[in-house]
Amino acid sequence: MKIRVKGIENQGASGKTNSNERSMEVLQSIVENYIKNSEPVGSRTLSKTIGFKLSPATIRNIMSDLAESGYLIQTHTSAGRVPTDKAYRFYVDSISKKPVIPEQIKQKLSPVSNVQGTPVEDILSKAVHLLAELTKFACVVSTPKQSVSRLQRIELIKISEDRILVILVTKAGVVRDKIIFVKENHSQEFLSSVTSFLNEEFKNHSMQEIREGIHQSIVSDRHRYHDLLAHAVRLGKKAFELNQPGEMFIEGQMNLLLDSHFHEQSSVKSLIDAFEQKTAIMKILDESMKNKGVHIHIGIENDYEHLHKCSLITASYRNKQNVLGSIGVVGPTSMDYKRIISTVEYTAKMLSKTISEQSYD
Amino acid sequence: MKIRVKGIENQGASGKTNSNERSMEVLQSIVENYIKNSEPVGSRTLSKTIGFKLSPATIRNIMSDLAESGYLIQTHTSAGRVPTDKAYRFYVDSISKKPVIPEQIKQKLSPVSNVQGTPVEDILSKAVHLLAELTKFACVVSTPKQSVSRLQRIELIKISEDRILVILVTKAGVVRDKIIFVKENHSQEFLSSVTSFLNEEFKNHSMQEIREGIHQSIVSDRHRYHDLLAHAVRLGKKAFELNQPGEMFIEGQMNLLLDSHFHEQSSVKSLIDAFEQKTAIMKILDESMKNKGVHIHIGIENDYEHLHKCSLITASYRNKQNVLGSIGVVGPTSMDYKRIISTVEYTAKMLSKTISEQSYD
DNA sequence: TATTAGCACTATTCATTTATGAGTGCTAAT
DNA sequence: ATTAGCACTCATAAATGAATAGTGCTAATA
Repeated sequence: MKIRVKGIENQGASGKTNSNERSMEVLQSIVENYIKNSEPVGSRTLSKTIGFKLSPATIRNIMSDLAESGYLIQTHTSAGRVPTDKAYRFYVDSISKKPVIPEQIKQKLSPVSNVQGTPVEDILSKAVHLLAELTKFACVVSTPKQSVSRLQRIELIKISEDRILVILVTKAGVVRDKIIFVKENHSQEFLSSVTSFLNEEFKNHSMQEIREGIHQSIVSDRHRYHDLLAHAVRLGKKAFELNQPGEMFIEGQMNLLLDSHFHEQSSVKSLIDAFEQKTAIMKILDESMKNKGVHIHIGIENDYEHLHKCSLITASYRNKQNVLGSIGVVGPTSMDYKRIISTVEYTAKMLSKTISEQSYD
Repeated sequence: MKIRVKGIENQGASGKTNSNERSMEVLQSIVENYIKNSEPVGSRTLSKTIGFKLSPATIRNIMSDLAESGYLIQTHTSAGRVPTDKAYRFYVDSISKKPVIPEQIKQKLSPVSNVQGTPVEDILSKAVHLLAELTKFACVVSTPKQSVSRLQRIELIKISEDRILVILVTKAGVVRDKIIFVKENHSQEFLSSVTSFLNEEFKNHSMQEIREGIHQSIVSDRHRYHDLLAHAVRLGKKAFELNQPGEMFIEGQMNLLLDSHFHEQSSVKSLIDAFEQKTAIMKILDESMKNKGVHIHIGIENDYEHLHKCSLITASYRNKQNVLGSIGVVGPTSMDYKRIISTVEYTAKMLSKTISEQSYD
């Protein structure tokens, strides 16, 4: 059996690294071709579309090597070859980091920035909607993380004898409301004092800090407070209790079902589950907040099995102070990475810009 | 050509109305059979499943008549028959108005009522989610109409020099927030006075009334007000300006795409459009608020063409004072009407109960 | 030594044919 | 008025065969 030099993986066996470089280019061509036509690509077709001149036979040899190295698979003996997730990973890593944003996309996304005085949720919703329209895939965006966002203002409103409406406004411009139940029948005047106290005490602190701070107060200093403060702290504790598990807007799920890739495979069920449960996708969005830039999860790289047939492209958005959340696209592994990556990147950028302008500082 | 007595439509031609009644029962059987198996039903099959004894030949005659009257159609010459929308309408009108709610459904929906202090939006979202899970179709719910809901409280919060956060709490328990932009740099104390004024003036009035009232004030009495009130009215006008076009939560769209009926027809695109645009469905939900009980729109009965292949089952929900919105199911015309109708009815009932308990009175 | 041309081989896909079967409509018998 | 019987229709499924796109290997070539 003849041992052929594998391109890409172990280069340098031959004098010229030429062979290696050529393999890479062939692989890129295959991936791009498959992305474009969604059909197994054969040696003959490739020899025409490829930039430099190579005969089908030579390409066959290269493809054979690439297949052996796990970059390509054949659906059956006499079919063309299809890129594996490994090939997509290679492809994604090899493409330029300076994407060009088509003017058309810029134009489409401009509504995101025209939103004077709109609630952040609406901005997110608008952005994810446009992203879905542009990419024709399913898109998700996580709402600003409550724990890191900083308090702009808290308001306590008496609703009935035993119910108080709590309104939290964060620096990011998110308004959260919830109702808390109390035993005592506080007057609205009393609530106003408590409100003032809480605002003075905790403005500009993160929710996380506030929760901890209040807990501390209760544990250690309870006896020191006079009646007002004791109540204030107790109400505050209730008010700041974490209840929102972190939301997520989904848009364009239907796009996926129309996509030929998912239509044929019976992986539709899986995907629906993935979107129903939300937790897996949420986790990926959260993860994406930790580092700057665009994050790419290709098929099998995803921990969650139901997402093994998908790729996720995510990017975080932020205001001036903090990273707030992430926005992303869920599509087939054979998506047009160049286009999707740049679109997600640009959308996240626009989102950050818009929200920063809206932030209350 | 022999003229046969048409059942249902023109009875009485024969001495016995027996024939008529039998036609009805046959039609019912056909509809139920088709709902159950989603397959054209033939005379042979029917003669087995039907309660009383009739030979296939007789049934064929009856079916032939029903087809002529527009209750049944054949996909092709040698196929069984399929109910038309007219048949579904007949079927729906003939079924009992006192549906039995299966214990299982009651149990599934019980979480809707376990929601102490949850925002109304979350309750709606929970309800529509459960409804989708139960029915396995797409479900929608409209958020409480702003115009009819009554003011519980308004709050103005200074956010920055030129931005004021307006929070509207309605009797139904809906909290709406929006940011308004102002030229003058009002102090928070000033805003508090305005807040008090607006609350005293407009508490318990519907948004519609308030908007009209404020407009009146501005047009006719502007000169009478001293500075405070002039400002108050101007701010109030901005605060109460209608901006929310009426929202709608959608859940379980994917269910429709999995449904065999939609999968085969290429009407998927239509449906997606219908959900994207929202307006058509919203209109039906709005319509449904005008009358009590369950509303049923079968296929062609819908004005909107994209919904011609669907049936919608809707019911309004309310609190003690007002009808607030509607909840409904969008499914194939061949849905199990008995089950879906009772499920929607029960869900709306639970929703009303829960929201009434939450309302601030 | 790397590349290419040529050829045998393989599997899919598509169109055509050929049963099979469910279902109808009509007529005549009950 | 109902039913049995029969000829007929059409969709669906299985079977066949030709066409096609593709591979792998070997031998020729630059």
